[in-house]
Amino acid sequence: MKTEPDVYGFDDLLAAPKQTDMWDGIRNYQARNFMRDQMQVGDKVLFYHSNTKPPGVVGIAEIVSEAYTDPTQFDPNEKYFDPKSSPDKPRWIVVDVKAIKKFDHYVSLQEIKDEPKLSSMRLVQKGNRLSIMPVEKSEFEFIVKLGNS
DNA sequence: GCCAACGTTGGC
DNA sequence: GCCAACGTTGGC
Repeated sequence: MKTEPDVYGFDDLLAAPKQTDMWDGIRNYQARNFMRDQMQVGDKVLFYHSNTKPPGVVGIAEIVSEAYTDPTQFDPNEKYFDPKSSPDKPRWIVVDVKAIKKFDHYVSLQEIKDEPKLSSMRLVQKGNRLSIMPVEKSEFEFIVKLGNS
């Protein structure tokens, strides 16, 4: 899961009550579908910082809720307000995410790109802009290993 | 349904 | 700040 640390970073999640927060603001259908269809409670997540120098994986989080309606889509004062969504037919969902561990070693995007074993990750493929995407178990474990080294 | 124009993401 | 690579919008 990608986030801009200036907006909401791993430290913000660590500082949240129970190190848990709502992952709101997803406004891309593909990303939403991954969240809705692929995520399960207990799944581990690579927490990625984008639009920062350097971008990279900062730690691990965990999915702690089923998908539910994103409340920010109905609030006109919200940045994520969607006038085309309605409470009886909501478009957007959230999951709750809990911070598990900040890596000892920040795994930069460059390190990921430099590692042949990680070359098939969606993250490093051309044109990818999704803020939520699936990760293979082997890729996940490899990055965790880098992060703990 | 097509597609041009426009908006967004995000690395560099 | 630039720009590639999308995704979305809306006229037709």
